[in-house]
Amino acid sequence: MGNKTKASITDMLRASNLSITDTRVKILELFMDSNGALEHSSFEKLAGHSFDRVTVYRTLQTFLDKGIIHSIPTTDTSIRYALCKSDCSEHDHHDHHIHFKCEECGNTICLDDTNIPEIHLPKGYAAHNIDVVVSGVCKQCK
Amino acid sequence: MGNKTKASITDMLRASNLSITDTRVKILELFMDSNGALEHSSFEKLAGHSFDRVTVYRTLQTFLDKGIIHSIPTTDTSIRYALCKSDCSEHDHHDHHIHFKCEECGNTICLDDTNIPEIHLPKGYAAHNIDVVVSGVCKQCK
DNA sequence: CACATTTATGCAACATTGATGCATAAATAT
DNA sequence: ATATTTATGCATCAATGTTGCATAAATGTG
Repeated sequence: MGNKTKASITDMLRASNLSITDTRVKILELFMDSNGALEHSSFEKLAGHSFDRVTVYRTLQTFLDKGIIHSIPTTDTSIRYALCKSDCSEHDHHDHHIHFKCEECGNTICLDDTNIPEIHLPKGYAAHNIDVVVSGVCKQCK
Repeated sequence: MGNKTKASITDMLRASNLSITDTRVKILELFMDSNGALEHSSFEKLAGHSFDRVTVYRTLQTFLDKGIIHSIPTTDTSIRYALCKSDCSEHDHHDHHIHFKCEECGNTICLDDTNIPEIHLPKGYAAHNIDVVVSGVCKQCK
């Protein structure tokens, strides 16, 4: 998981001015243990019923606000979330990578080293953010 | 909207082997009258309560299956739908355009003439579909 | 055109997902 | 160790999506 280890979880939280609570630590651990994006329902499955549904919603929202995680668009109901790279902060995201959703295993991962290509918009349109989601078959399922 | 006029709605349905019903005609009209993507709740607002919520769900699913509409991923809960171009069919989609979501007016539109650029995936990944959603400010809101 | 058959619709009921207010519990600051 | 701030859990509610089944509408056939 790059330079983010469990040992540094408390540092991450402190860096974002968030108090260290069991829920937050556990949710960050789940992110780090999974090698893909998680949707809301994953947390209840993975962590059992160790914390309340509402707490999960609020924790994810807090992490989003602080730039610790980012959301990934889907065509189904659920929103997926993944950890941001270490150089993201509250008002400064650099998640210029694409997302890959495997049609076999259902997993969604961040392809951190695949850059988003330049997109030539028609005259009059200003782009602030570009989301790219590629679906297909991943390395493992091939 | 292109070459799809209201007069051809029944032709579209017949071409997809769908029976002509009030609901289907009305929903297709709503798609043609709007110059953007519609989400589920739009239909109840636009059409009043002329048909049941369940019917809308099932109709949209049918249109998706038949390749009449396509879905557009979002990071909020709602899924948006837009008409496919005329050269799409049940097993053969050609929607290689990008989507633009305006942060001002909230509207999502298909930029039919903006091609999706080549994306260079890491070794071992096979792409079947690429979704690009650009958010920013549209021509009208600028 | 009338009738049989197929298909779509509407209703009821339910499941899932997400949001809010408030009292309590836990974490931080002093 | 205690006061203050913040997060959590519970109850409740709202919105969204699903399923089964009876009825209604559309199509196919004589």
